[in-house]
Amino acid sequence: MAVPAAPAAPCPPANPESGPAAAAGLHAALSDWFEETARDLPWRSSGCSAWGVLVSEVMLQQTPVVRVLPVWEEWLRRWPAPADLARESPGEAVRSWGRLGYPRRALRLHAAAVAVVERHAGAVPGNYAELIELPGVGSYTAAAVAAFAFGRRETVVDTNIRRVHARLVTGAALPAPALTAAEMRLAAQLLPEDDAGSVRWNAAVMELGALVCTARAPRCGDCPVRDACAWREAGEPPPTYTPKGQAWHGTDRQVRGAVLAVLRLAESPVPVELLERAPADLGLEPGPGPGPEGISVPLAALHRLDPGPEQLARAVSGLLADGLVEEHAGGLRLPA
DNA sequence: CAATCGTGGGG
DNA sequence: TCCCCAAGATT
Repeated sequence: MAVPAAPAAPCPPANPESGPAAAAGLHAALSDWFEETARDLPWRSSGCSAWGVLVSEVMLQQTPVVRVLPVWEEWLRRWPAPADLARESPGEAVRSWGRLGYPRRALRLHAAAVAVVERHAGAVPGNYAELIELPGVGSYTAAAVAAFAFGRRETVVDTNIRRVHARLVTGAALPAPALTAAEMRLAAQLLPEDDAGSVRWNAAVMELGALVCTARAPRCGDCPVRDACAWREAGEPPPTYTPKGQAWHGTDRQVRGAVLAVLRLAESPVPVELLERAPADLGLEPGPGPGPEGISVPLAALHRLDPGPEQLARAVSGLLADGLVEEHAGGLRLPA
């Protein structure tokens, strides 16, 4: 299907399959599908706090649901409210972030908790304008929290929604590499008028993208709106571009990750010498040595990477600059 | 605006 | 095995 023309637009061809009526059909179809198919995720439960929703949204940035679940449970058990996390050191947030990846998110979530305490008396704000002022909260997360935690009518656009719209409405296999203004307009046009309906629609389209209209092998046979799908109607044309993959092996990122893995487990500052090729005579391998115990495994992993001194220095200085690591007592540790 | 920033599971 | 990519944000 296509979309109702914007009033001022230079007169796109009128499409009988488009318009509010068609949109209403999609709303109903996806709403039904969502009700019977949606996953039972803890941050969707009615009892979940806005804080719980915020934490989930940040953790879910570029990280799959299954990996987030256990960490989210642990965070909410330990820190049921923003003030609880705000009392902790930033390093504790980074440590308990575990291996979710992109650990700066942990730092920002901690900073967001502090900001919520300072600026909002400890209560997560409910409107987009205030949410987006929080560290680590961008346009997607602000809209998602306002919608899912506060029932507001927001134009939520994440990678799932972008892909569903690209196929269902635009007829393309994949959305453009970067979010465009046209996509935002489209998403706004498709949004149901009422608050409750809009929230359900946002969640349903997202869920459809996650479970059915997936990037790799879409399960079109299970799709509740396949008969309205422009991509299917067009014969499922292939993507017009190939996404460029991110390099990993041998990169600074890999070294940063390995260094941070060591520091997460360390109970005392780790001398930089230990991060460099550790001679066995430093006493780390077999027994307890002069250094902190319990970090031998991630340390071995780091050594296996064998970053050059310059790369290690680059990685460490990056971590220092980001505030993920600090110097203390002649070594490195997570920020206290 | 393009580059940067982790991690692990599935195709 | 290798490659793709998952509820993005920031500079």
